[in-house]
Amino acid sequence: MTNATQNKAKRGRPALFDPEKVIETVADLFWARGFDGVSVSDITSATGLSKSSLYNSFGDKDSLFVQALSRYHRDTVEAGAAWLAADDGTDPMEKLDQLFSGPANDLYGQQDSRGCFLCNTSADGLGRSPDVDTLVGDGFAALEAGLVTLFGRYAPNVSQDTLQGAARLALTTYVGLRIRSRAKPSRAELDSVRITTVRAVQALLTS
Amino acid sequence: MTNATQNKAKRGRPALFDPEKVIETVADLFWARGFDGVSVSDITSATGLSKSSLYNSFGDKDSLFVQALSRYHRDTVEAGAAWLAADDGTDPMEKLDQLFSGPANDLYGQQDSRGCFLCNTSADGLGRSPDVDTLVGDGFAALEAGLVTLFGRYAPNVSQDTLQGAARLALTTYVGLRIRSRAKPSRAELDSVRITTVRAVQALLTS
DNA sequence: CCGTTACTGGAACGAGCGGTCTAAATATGC
DNA sequence: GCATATTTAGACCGCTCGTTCCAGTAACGG
Repeated sequence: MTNATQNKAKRGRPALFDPEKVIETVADLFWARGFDGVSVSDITSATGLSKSSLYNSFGDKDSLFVQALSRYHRDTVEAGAAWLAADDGTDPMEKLDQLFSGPANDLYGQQDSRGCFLCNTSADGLGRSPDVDTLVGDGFAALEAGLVTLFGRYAPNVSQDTLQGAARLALTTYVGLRIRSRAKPSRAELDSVRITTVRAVQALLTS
Repeated sequence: MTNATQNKAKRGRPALFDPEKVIETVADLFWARGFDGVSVSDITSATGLSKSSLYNSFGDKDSLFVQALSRYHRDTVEAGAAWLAADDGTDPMEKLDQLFSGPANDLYGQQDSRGCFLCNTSADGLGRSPDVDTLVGDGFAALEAGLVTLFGRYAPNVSQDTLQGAARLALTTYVGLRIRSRAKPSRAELDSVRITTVRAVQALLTS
């Protein structure tokens, strides 16, 4: 925060750690277990830093969480929104299908039970810091915009209101699917929601 | 748990409290703030019981949570599922619309920020006790069944698979809406999702 | 009225929490 | 090589947590 990012010649002892790596590790922890599920001791264990170094360079636990979520926002959410909006030749509904394959892939593929950091934070991380609330709001706004662009390509002659409605439905359903996934539902159930959502969006955009 | 529920003549000093009232109060706390957001001291303050009485009659915090969620399951979830399934003359899509009005009403009407206890627990209460996981699973199953019945009345000639798919979509979207509501979205956004969901379900059932 | 039984209040416990602080270690600029 | 600036390790703080325990008290059956 203070001088960890600036590359000017420092007079004192240089830090032994890579701030980027630290935040990455911290983000993984918060992502997987949430704010309350991670103690400062967990963080020092995972990063190898001592408490004093941690507090010196990154501030308190709240600040650490904000930095972790910021990283996720930059590297994952905005990238995801850009991927949705990008006109790369993929069929829009195919792309939507891929988005909704995420939860099932995480659960039955790579065994990644972290879910979506943004959804997780929306579920149990709001109201603690204004920065977090803002990041969550911005994240969903970015994804909604990405979906609107995606849907606009699928249905160019449809009103902006309809596009936005479909985008909000898809996004809300996606959040629901991520949360429901915590109960480890059957693959059939996840697939069912994925397929039905795509069908529903198609129907909404071709009315 | 032990003797709090049986009405047989007890030999010793009778309890000064009403177990039903206690669980109701406890459920309100957990409902509003989640398992980790409520301390045992919060519970003793809200109920007036001392710690010893609490542990004596209701067991530990986990057990207390299970009892609270059981109460909710019995009094709210199953009642809601029955309401969905009941053929009381209301138009099925109107009923679906009413279901999806809940979040907006809570947020902009009665200022009830507790949300849905079942959704909340699904978001941040799973994996702690098998009983809780079971209750959550049963709750969603009951709601899904209620929606299937509701949709079956709207579209009698549609396959069971289609009904179930629509029910799962609606349920998943409902969960998502409840979670998204924690970020206090605009009424317009909530209304948008509500209207679009009803439209999407209608489209799915009349294909 | 007495013995039994159960409930009650509150002190106490150990563990873990987030956060602070001091003293030692270490690399720099001059 | 010396003064300076910064990081480091880990002891330490006060607090809150869930839980246990015990002495005191109150109401029943006989």
